[in-house]
Amino acid sequence: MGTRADYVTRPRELIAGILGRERRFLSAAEIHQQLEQAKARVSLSTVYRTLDFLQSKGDVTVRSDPAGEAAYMLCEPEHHHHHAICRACGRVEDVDCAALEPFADALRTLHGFQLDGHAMELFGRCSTCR
Amino acid sequence: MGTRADYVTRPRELIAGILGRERRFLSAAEIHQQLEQAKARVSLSTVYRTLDFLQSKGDVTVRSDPAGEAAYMLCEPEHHHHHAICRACGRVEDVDCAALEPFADALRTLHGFQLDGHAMELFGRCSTCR
DNA sequence: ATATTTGCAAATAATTTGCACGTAA
DNA sequence: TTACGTGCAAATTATTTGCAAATAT
Repeated sequence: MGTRADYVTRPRELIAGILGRERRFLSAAEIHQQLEQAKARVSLSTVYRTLDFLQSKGDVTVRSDPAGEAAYMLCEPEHHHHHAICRACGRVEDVDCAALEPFADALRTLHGFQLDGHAMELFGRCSTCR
Repeated sequence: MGTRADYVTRPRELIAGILGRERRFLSAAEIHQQLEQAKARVSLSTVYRTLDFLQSKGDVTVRSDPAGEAAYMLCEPEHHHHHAICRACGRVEDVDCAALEPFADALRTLHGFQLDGHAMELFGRCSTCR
């Protein structure tokens, strides 16, 4: 009934391509630079708009890096999981979090806190950078 | 040897006071508004500078809220811990994370990922808002 | 007395928006 | 054809900075 959008355009393909190839968190500016290096003329605003678009589709996660910049990464949220981020290469791996149940129980018992959601980021070295 | 600063000033007392009373994440703007309501004339830049100062002393944690704004909270990092944030009142409670060891083992076994750090935020309802 | 902090106004840096033109459907 | 996407330049928003005046020590 409402509006159905979702055109497949050059900028969208290019940006999704970069994110898919890198598999790590990239800022809008970094993506824009990669586009320039590839001789693709895509404006920075389009990069932002495309990232918003991908995010609203659920294809992209955002987080703000230490410097306060937003960083984006491809990631389909089939089921709840977390990111293991390699300190050496930046690669991100998805990890599930079933092992956290006991933790939730302890929280309720010790603090009276009823857990209903969590966010976790894991840092370390991936198998290739070890 | 180097510079020894740390003057106790009105703005610093007021800002630490607000953070201590609220015990939840506040943006620089919110703190500034509270100061105005209390008829205290403290500039927004001083709020920012004071928050940086408290942060460098380790008395304050920062995180960026969903809208991308920075939010600050009192929190002495005696030992590693995490924040349980109440969805109803916003109060933050510190929680330790010893229960995560088994998780780290699983990570290494299943993914070959050598965990050396993590960040976690817990959401739910605190004992008073339950 | 003097080093540090503050206020103000101006400067930045990231992100967003309006609008005319281009393009996928 | 026409609804949707894009580029550009201008606007916003959060945060930072320079400098002279105020303040804690």
